[in-house]
Amino acid sequence: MISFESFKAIDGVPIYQQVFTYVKRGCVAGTINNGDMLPSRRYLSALLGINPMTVQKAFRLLEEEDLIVSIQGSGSVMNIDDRKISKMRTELLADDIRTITESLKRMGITQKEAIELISKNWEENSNE
Amino acid sequence: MISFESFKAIDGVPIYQQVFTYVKRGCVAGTINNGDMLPSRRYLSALLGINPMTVQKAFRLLEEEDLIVSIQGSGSVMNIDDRKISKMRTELLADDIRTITESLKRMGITQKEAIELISKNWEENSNE
DNA sequence: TTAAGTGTATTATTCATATAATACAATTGT
DNA sequence: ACAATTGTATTATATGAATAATACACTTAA
Repeated sequence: MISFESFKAIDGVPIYQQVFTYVKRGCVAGTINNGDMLPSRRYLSALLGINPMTVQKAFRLLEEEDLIVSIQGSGSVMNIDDRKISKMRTELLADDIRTITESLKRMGITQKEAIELISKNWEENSNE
Repeated sequence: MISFESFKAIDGVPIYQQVFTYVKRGCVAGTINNGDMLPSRRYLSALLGINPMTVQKAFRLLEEEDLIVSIQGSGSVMNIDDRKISKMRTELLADDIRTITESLKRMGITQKEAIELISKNWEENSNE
């Protein structure tokens, strides 16, 4: 059963999108694998303290990208392979990297300083 | 007059917030200085293709943080000093760095790979 | 003085997000 | 068979973001 223990919602971004990308990041990280069961809509909504239909919306997006398969009365399972994972990894990374570099550049941060800041932060938060 | 030439809106984030941080990033970068005039609400809204009241909301936030001063009938000017800039820099950087490291870590990216990706992207987009 | 441009304010409307309350269909486990 | 669980669907409501249309007060420049 896929765990949502480390899910932390940030406001300003739709929750259904955050659930959506949470699952995709898990696939890329390898903590979510093909065939893994997803929690039920109702269970997950209670766990996250959100509405069942908000979870449903996130799952529907996963369904539309053919990343999960849902069976009425039974549940939903991951439906991924190496090709899909590779695609997700590329897309997610490109998004993240582009966002951060644009942001730091606009503030006049140098490449050297950016790398120093990230390295420092990486080590500081390594034991969480 | 402060330029909004390089302003690029991304969806999913409120535009007034993006205008708000655009100005703050400019202050940190040094492309926006104390005493600089801001474009009028109406002019900027036309330039960005958004509603005047959306710009007004962004400017009101800047006003509330005492970063600009607005005079009815005249316009708005930047009202910053070294202390405020330093504070903005610290806050904006902390936000960006924390966001990116959390995201990359969750995907199982190593520190080494993260730095490589950022370095590569930094150079690729250096002439835009 | 006067017209244009500026900041400010109010009200109404549209849209997406999210909640809420149900209901129904299919599967599972006893 | 039956109760519980699951996915799915519908309708209504609330909220914030953004638009839209005005209106008013003040400053600036001709």
